[in-house]
Amino acid sequence: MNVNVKSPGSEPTAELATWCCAPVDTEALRDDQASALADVFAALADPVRLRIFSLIASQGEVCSCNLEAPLQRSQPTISHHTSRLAVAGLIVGEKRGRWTWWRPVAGQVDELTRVLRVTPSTDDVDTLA
Amino acid sequence: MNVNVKSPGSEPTAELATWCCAPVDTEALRDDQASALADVFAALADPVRLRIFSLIASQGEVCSCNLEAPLQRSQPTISHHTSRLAVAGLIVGEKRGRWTWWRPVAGQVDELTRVLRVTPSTDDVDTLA
DNA sequence: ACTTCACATTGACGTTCATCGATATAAAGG
DNA sequence: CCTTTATATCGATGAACGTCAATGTGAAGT
Repeated sequence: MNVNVKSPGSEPTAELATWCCAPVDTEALRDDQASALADVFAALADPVRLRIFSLIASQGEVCSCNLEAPLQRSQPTISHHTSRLAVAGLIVGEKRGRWTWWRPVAGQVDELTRVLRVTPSTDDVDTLA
Repeated sequence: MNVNVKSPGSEPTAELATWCCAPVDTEALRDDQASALADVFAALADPVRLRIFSLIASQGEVCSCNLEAPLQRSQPTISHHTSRLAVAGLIVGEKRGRWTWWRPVAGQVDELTRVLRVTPSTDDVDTLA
């Protein structure tokens, strides 16, 4: 039994996919939906967190110890950022021995892209600059 | 000639789509790419802005004057938020008479969803909780 | 048990941000 | 012109955030 160890950092605040909202171009967001979505976008609204997420997503699984060097941030700062990504439900951590391994949560990102969909309007010519 | 009036608010800072980066699960982001992307996500990381964007996207075109009531924010606050969305390249404004009409920029959102792509890993069972 | 190592938590500091009142700008209508 | 209307800008304020040094915690190794 490899796992089911409690995630380090904090637990995700909500399962966005299970209740949240039509695509933005279909129906206007309610306030509570917008707040929940904004929390997830806020987790991606930092260059360091974006790079952490991208490192985790591109490698499938990354140890916290391998994040300090490429990002040039202190250990507490890295820990803070991984925690925020975990709370947003974008990554999950698993503690194995002394190390914490992080993996992306594909479903949460899918939900974001689904909600973000915007159908191009028919007259998008001459809109440039 | 309906238009080509200069956008109100400020101009978008960059054409993300023309230069930015592979999907996050393909290749790790460089620092400059992460910063540019984080700026766009930051524009969506606020409930009021998300609702504004969703109203604009769902109706195709919205006047600033029709945003204050549903969002229950002051006129300067609405102006501030539409400006931030415009700088992020998510909406464009067109001034017609005394009114400013806002429309979504589909390409910018497409770019976000493209970059955000995360291929589900093969072993995502038992990951829940 | 003691030490070491990986990571989380705390506390502090400077910066950015959301918000609004007041004011400026600019277009219509008289 | 003068007033009205829609929106942008300015200035201020309180809250949230990114960062790191210091410290806490808990698992290995000896």
